Amino acid sequence: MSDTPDTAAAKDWRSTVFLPQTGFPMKAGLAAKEPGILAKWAADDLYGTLRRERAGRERFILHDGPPYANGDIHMGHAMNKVLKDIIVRSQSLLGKDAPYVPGWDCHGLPIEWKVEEQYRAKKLNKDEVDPVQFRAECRAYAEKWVDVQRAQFQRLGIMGDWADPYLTMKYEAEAAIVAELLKFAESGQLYRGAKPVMWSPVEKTALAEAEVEYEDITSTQIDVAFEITDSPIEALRGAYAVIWTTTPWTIPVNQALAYGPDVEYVLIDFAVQAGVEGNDRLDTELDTGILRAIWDMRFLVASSLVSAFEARVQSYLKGTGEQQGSASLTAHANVIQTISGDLAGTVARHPMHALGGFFARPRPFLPGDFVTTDAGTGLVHMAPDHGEDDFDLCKANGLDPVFAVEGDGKYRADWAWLGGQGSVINPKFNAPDGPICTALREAGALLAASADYRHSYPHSWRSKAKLIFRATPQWFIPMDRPVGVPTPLDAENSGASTSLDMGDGGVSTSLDTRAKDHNDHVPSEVEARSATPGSNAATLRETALDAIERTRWVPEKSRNRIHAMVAGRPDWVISRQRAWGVPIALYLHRATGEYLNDPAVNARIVEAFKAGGADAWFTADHQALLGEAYTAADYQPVNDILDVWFDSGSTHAFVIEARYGEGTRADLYLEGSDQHRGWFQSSLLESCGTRGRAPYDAVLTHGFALDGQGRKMSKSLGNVVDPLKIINESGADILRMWVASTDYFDDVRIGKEVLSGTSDAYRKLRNTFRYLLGALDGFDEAERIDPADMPELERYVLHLLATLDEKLRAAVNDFEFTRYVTELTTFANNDLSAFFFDIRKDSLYCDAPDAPKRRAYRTVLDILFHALVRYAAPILCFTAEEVWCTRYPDAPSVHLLEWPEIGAWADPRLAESWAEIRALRLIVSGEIEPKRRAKELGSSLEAKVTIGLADTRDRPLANSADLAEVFIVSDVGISEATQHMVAIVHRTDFQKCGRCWRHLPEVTTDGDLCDRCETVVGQDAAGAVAVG
RNA sequence: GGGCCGGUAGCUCAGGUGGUUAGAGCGCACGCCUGAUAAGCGUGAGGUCGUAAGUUCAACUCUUACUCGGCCCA
Repeated sequence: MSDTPDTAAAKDWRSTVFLPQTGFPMKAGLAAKEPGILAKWAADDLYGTLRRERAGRERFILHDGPPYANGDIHMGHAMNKVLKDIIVRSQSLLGKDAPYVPGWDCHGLPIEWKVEEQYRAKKLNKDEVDPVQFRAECRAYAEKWVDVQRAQFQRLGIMGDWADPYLTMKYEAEAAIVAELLKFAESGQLYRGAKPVMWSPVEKTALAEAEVEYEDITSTQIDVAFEITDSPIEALRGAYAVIWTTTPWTIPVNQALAYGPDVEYVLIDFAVQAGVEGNDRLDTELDTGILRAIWDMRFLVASSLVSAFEARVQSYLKGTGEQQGSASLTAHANVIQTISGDLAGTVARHPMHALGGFFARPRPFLPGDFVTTDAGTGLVHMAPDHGEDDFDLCKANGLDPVFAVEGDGKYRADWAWLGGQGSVINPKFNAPDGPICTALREAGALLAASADYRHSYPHSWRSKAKLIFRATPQWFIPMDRPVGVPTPLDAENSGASTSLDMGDGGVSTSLDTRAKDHNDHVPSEVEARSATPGSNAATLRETALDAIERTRWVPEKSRNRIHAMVAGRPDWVISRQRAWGVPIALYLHRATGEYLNDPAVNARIVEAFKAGGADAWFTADHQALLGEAYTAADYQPVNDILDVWFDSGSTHAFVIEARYGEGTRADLYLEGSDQHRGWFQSSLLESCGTRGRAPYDAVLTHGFALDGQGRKMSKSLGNVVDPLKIINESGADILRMWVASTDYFDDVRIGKEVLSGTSDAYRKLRNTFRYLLGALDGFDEAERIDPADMPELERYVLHLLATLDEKLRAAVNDFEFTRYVTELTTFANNDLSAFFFDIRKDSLYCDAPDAPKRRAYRTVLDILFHALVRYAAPILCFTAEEVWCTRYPDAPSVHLLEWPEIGAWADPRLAESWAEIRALRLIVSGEIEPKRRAKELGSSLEAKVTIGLADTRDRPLANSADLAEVFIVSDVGISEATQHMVAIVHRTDFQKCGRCWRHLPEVTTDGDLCDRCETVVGQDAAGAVAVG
């Protein structure tokens, strides 16, 4: 042949070597490739197919917590959804029926606010718009963002029922939510009370805790004197109690003074000195200024706060003096006496008592545990309308809120002082020269005032406007009221109140089906009590705490967290004075103020909601809903709407129970750690209040995504990592791998360096698949060999695979994908790439296709391929599909497959002996290195190794394998009687086979063929290169 | 300010009940190979285990304080 080289050394045997062949590219190009894979899944209805194929299997329900339908997704969303998807896919891989129904939270203030913004832009007043019209616009707004986020989530590879997600604003959802509310009403777990809540005068609504953020502001701080009119302690009579506040606007609503039972108080007076200007000036001041307020007066303050108080007075006096051209007025506090004894029974009067009425009432001294001497005067003015401590203390002493400040932040028109004025959050209104301070000064009660107090203050997260505490009528779910959740036992007695017939797939309070799906459930002591109305019935708090104990928390520490929160939380405020939400559909009797509790009426309300959504309440024919038994004119429909946390807290009812049957609980809820106070809790309380137990069996919490330095992402820091950008640059699989490889039970970091590390790890794994695909090129079933007939090395690798398989199963059960990915990549890198593949390269390339060793190797490669592609699928959902389709272009999706079947391959004795061989291999490669540096060797195949055994017991080890093959050297000799096991490396004297490059004794001339290659090439008559 | 959680090599993570020179993968440096080739293999250098005290014969592991960061609350 013309192309046959003349000399042996130049002969090219390359074409007779069986090199890996595959079209699977090394470079992934995920960003471009993934959308195509998504399109194929959609076209094949992968999710629907999977549901049909898994129907009837053990079910695993991961119930999706609804993100808010507003704005593009951020890293927190991405991380959360990816984690969910990995879990759903891994459970599905285990063969379970693992449906995933994504959902959205659609009601609530942020959306309402956005729509209002559009109105404001058009100079429209929202209050003049028809509520139904307004709600329709909110609905459209939410729909738009549901569509946007749906596309973004899908792009992440999240598999689920995207065609039929749940939305809290769907009619069926709104009906179910109101039905849940009415269950609380019917079981007496609802009350209307007044309570100071966070109120936004700008948005004119109460806000949930989650809607509040804290910012530093500067407020006016004032010291105000309250004249003591009576006291069991004689010295106090005629003295002035001093209170300090940073909210001057609450003074017009003052009703009492609080003192600390353990605080020591003193009476002081001031020695006033005038400077150069002399006494005539002082006399002038006496009429109108601060001097009149302190001249010859005695003041009551906490002893430890005297000097701080004095400093404020001094400073104020100086400022006032300067204004009036008298710069050197000074006042020094003198302690007259320490007050011993309880201040109880002491009564003061309001500085504005001359206004009469409310202001003329006595202001009692009340003992408050919350009074500290950290700041102020040790005496706290109490406005039950505007503070939680104030409210509680006053309520306990028979002082009720007076509702003087209205929703817009103005005092009500009939208020004797400042009526119709405000707004109370306006700094000018509170300023030292504002109307409040001016009036107090004129009344001789203002001892100090300065607009310089920096502190953290609550603001609305939407409008960024300041909030106030304001007592308003609100609806509550009580935490500590003993209530019986209706059960089959007492259904006969109160049957009417327990049946809310929702029709097919609807929700019912009838609980007798619960045991069907969870017949392993043994009621706890608290559950039993919660099911038994009466004096020993459990409260919602008790039921919830009990449910927490019976739930699996992952990680375990999150049990503490939610337990502490539920144990300490106040009653649940469920009302909002807004428009976009599910109305609290109750009728208040105009005469009694009681809400109507008639199951028949409630059933009609639910029906109306099912037909027309929550809008039905705003357009309702109330007489028709009330029926013949009642007269509409006697009842006032409640116009408040429900807290959105109640909406999302009810999803278990309208998603899980509606789709999988009553009594079904979720196997898993999975959200960020902030949801201990959010969804985990609202769902728990809702379910415990209506069903007496948690809606979930297990809850997994993950941390937050922080930047590369571990700091919170924020626009101002400019360290926000955008998941959509990562997808478009690196691909969703990189993002998914990042999620899986972090310790997501804690906060995680993401940044340039982290992602580059993830990409490296990805590439390494991808190349393992590429090698498998290439090495398995043309693999035929006839080639398969029984493991029993395989060489030790192959059986050892199968053992390793079996071990890996167990570890991965355990990791899936513990939801620990960090471990999962680590095990998987370490196996691929250490055991396969650097060990097994490297050793068997020779056999794969150079053995005859029918050689038993090569067949055994390829059989194991095939087994590895099928296992690894499945293991990778939950994490690298796109790449696994690409790998799978490369080998089986016409096969259905890899995601329809189940967990690989692992044979009884575990062989600890074999593993032990191979662990020793690998240890020896490590020693050998260590010894080769210096020879390389010395240029004695290049390839390890040029090495000849002599092993010195320290112990004859190692002899079987040395004989059990072809060590030259395992070490990838030319020859291994054994010598005895050394102190330690050693390896001595020299350059081999053998010549190099021109085809397999091994140095072997039978090769006489460098470049000739060894016996094995001679045979193989001869067999392969079709080979391109003829033997010379 | 309060409650809870976390701080181990450049990065991501391991390190039962305290006990010899703190591990892995990746990255990095250097080298080998050139028939997995923008790949593969080997060797190596990197850590005062957030800081400081304390308990102990002995602490990354226990206690306290502090610090940094996070979530929640005020």
